[in-house]
Amino acid sequence: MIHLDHRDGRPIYQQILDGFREQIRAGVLMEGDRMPSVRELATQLAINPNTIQRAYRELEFQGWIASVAGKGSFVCGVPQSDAQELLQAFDKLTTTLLSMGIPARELAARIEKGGEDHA
Amino acid sequence: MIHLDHRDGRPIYQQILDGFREQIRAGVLMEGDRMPSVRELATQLAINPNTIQRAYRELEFQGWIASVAGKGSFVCGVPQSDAQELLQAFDKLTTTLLSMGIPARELAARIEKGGEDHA
DNA sequence: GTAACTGTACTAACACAGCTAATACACTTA
DNA sequence: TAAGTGTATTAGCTGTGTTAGTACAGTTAC
Repeated sequence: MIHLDHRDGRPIYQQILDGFREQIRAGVLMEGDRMPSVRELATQLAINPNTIQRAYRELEFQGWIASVAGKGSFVCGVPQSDAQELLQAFDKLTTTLLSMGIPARELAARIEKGGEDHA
Repeated sequence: MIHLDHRDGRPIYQQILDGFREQIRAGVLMEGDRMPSVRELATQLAINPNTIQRAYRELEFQGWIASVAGKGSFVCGVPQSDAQELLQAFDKLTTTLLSMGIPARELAARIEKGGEDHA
């Protein structure tokens, strides 16, 4: 379920975009699942259908979903480029933290701590 | 030296903000160092002084620099809140990557790889 | 074939943020 | 006094985000 926060600085279509990306990454939405229709989600979130469509168009362009006129929009999965970008962000963040003097052991320890559910 | 990229989606004042934060984190700018004056940097970057001032005001509010009328702006260092926020971002990113099935060992290995200069 | 649902496209209009421009004032230093 | 600092204010332009309204084409079930 997508949740909008008007205090969030990000535009609405971006929040929708990020929300679905997170759900697909987490496996809440899986390959083949049907996305809510543009009009249905617009009504539910009390916003304009055009804003939903903009998010969907972007999701399709990036390879997260596939839209078929008359049928609906369907989840494709996590595009290859996404994992690559996240790992790149991880490296950059790691480099910054190390340059600030935070020991590599502490970062490694945090990975174990956060990954208890996935160990 | 701050570098602006007009293809970057971030507004100019944000790029300046981030640029100085990175320089202070990396130790390029150290506590007590003098920041370039509002007008000087504006001329150098060919933008309006107000835009620089906006970035400086924010930097001062967040505790990165201290400004004194008539004298200039001076580096304070990395605020405590910053390291905390970066570690929080690290945890969130780590959780996402683990949820996508990337093994903790691979992330740990990347830390070592990126931290060779700081080991 | 018709109705009801899908996605898609387009135009117009409004609000707000980012940025510029111009000006002014107060403080510090030589 | 002059030249350099930071700071404040107002006005205006521009682009982006969003809404509103309308329209068209494809799919599905009756």
